[in-house]
Amino acid sequence: MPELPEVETIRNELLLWVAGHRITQVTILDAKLVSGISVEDFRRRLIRQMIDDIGRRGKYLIFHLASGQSLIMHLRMTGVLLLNLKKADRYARASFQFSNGVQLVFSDRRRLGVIRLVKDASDIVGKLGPEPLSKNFTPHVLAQTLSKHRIPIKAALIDQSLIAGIGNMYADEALFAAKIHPLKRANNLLPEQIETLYRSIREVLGSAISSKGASVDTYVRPEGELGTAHFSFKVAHRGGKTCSVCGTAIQRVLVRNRGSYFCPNCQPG
DNA sequence: CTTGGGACCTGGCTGC
DNA sequence: TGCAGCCAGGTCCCAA
Repeated sequence: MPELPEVETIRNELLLWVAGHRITQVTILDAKLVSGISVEDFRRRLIRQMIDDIGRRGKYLIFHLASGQSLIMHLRMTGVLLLNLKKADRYARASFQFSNGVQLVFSDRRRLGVIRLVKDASDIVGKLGPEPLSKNFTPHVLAQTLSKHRIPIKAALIDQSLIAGIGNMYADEALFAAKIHPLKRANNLLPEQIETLYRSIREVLGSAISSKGASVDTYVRPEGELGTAHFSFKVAHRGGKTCSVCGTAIQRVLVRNRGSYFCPNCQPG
């Protein structure tokens, strides 16, 4: 599933292909992809627009257009952005052609992804919490945030309004690295646990970006290559396996209806 | 207000 | 082997 490291990787790699080029063709194969606007309006507003830059906020990918508008994509569970496909993609929902000949396909097996074209990106991303890798995100900010919520710490980590970009798998990885049980109440963490969790979040996300994301499920990079972050996972997607630190069987528990994997020995509850 | 649970969506897996 | 039904988890929406 694309979380912050995967979206950041996509951003970095797409930039080289589309920044500074114009959109010349837009094909929407699934009208549901562009919610709140007709396919015709969407196409008309987008064609001939120049891509100035690509940004990322949380799990949102933001194409900054020279007109000042923003084309915002969210890949949700199974969305992928693919460059210059040689053959038709069974799950293609939209296709963009650029003035330099590049073609970009939005492919999405489960059709949960969305694209929005807005004048002000903050309409969409304004309610997100801080970027966990930014300077704004400090141990103090994390402590302040967690102190206000009695929800399970796992639920707090994946709440995008509290911290942006962390999803199910990196939340599990950060909690394992910090040796914190996923069901521990957010406001009950000790100061040293918050400090450790802060470092764990930054380390887990940073190293996953270095590995170009985790190719579990459908995630591939725009040119079709895989990421390798999942090879270092300690608990995420490791149900039925044993903890690499202590040998205890990895356990699964439901937190907010999300499967959460943890080591009951390293992360005592 | 906070918190928790279901809907959306579909391919892949499980178990009968 | 066939197939019904469950599961995955991103965000939004609604109810307690």
